[in-house]
Amino acid sequence: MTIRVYNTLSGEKEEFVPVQPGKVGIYLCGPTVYKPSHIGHAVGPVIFDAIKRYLTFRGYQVTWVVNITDVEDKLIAEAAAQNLPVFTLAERITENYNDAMRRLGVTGIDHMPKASEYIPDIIAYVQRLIDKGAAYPSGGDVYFDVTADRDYGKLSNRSPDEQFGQRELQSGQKRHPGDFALWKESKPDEPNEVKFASPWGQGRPGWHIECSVMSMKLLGETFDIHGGGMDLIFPHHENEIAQSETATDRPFAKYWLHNGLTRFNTKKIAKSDPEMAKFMEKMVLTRLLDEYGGELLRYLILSTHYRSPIDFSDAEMAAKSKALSTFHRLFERIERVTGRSPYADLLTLEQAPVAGLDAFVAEVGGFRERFVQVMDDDFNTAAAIAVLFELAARVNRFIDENKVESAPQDTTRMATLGAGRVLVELGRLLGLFLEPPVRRSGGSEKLDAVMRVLIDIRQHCRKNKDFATADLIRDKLVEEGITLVDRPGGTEWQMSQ
RNA sequence: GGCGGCGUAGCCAAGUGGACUAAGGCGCGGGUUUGCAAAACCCGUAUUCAUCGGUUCGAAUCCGAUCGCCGCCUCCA
Repeated sequence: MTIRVYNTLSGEKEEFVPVQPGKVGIYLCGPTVYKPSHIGHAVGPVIFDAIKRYLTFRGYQVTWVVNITDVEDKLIAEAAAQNLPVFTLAERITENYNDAMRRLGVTGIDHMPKASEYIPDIIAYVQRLIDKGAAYPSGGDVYFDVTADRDYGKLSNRSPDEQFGQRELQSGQKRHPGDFALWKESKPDEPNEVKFASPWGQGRPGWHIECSVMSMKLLGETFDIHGGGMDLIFPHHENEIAQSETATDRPFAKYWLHNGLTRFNTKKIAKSDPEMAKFMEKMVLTRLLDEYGGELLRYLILSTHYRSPIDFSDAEMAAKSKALSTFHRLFERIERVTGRSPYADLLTLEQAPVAGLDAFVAEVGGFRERFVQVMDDDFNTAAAIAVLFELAARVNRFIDENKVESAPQDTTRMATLGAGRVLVELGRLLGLFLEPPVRRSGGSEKLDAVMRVLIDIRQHCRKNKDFATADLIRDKLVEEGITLVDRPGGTEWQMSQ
């Protein structure tokens, strides 16, 4: 079985063959840290975190890099507006981003290089392009000459002459309208901290160059997967390819994976869009994490194929929340009937003492195979999640059919736990089910005690067939946001959502 | 204008030439269970994949045209 991925470069699904057998290098374009991250910034990291988890499961040794662009026009402008040193603002926003990543369960990032820490490498790289005749200093800037790259435009299907031929030369500094800055001369009003000495005078890197330099440094001149949002295909990724392949005379990234953009009211979420600006506050990632939690946002992102856009709305989140809780309820149920948590227990279904249940064990194995099959096909997390739902329903049915709740036998109990464990393990390949959801119980001992009293009284009523009073207690508690659930073993309560 | 993507049930969303008489979720209807609920389970919910035409033994899947939506071509995950 081989893994297939859709490659933007070829426009087709291709068999995934890493540059070095057994190893995979992934570079994902991270944020420019000038404003708090919004929901769209979560998409790439979540998807690639799942991809890394999955590739690791498939036996690859994966190195994943996400860059932080911390020297850039907008950041400088924003720092000035806030009257802050550039790197103070950059650090704050980076911390905001990292905090969001943690809460989303994005734990697989191996390196987060910052542009500001690679200035000498960037300068050397620019010099290398000048030496090759593919770049030229002009004023205090240095530009890449797009005509030096024969196949410029191969990623986004545009040729310099067709695309830029008509356009006015905006800057008299450029020879060709499509040329782009590798190095930008410092402007007088910019703070000293972003003025770097170079052979071309004081300046700072252009936008695309840092990704070429840092990816090469950390992953090699040719690496496996380069990712980012679809809006980066042109010009950013196109220019990365141009400068990298011109510098090294070798292929840059082998596979280009681009995720769909997150939308709100069918429009792309973008910080610079004035129309979207009024919703921006709502789209701030940390705020959404407070409201919905990391697992649910992650679930939202993975419940769609990564190349499709996601329309964000509260109504959709409510539906997703209901769906996701199916799993949580099953895990609780498993813990209730087996006394062991599928989150923590390491018992595998194969190891479980489940004599006589071979058919069930085989069926669960079938779900696992289907999961792998759909993930192998361009990381189809949406289809993989569908398999998880089917498995969950199967486990619930197993519990029902075998009366595991009321008349448990050792074998059926162990099979329930083992199957639940399979579900947890598959979910974790997507980064779901990492830990139990926070139980919404009151937490205070006093409340626990009062609830026990109420439940006892209600139990008494029920025994005496005084259902009117029993229901009254239950209804009144609902008004207070507390739900009672009667089970064979007794009544449980929890704070409702 | 150029490049790219999309249009599948009330909604979200897989599937991109034959096992599709189209996954999965939300919602809705019916049933089992329950004192009643909740949860769980079972059944039903698109003869049809924007529209029209073509290729093929066979198309949601390929080709062409039309309509609609979105993204990129300036910064953007």
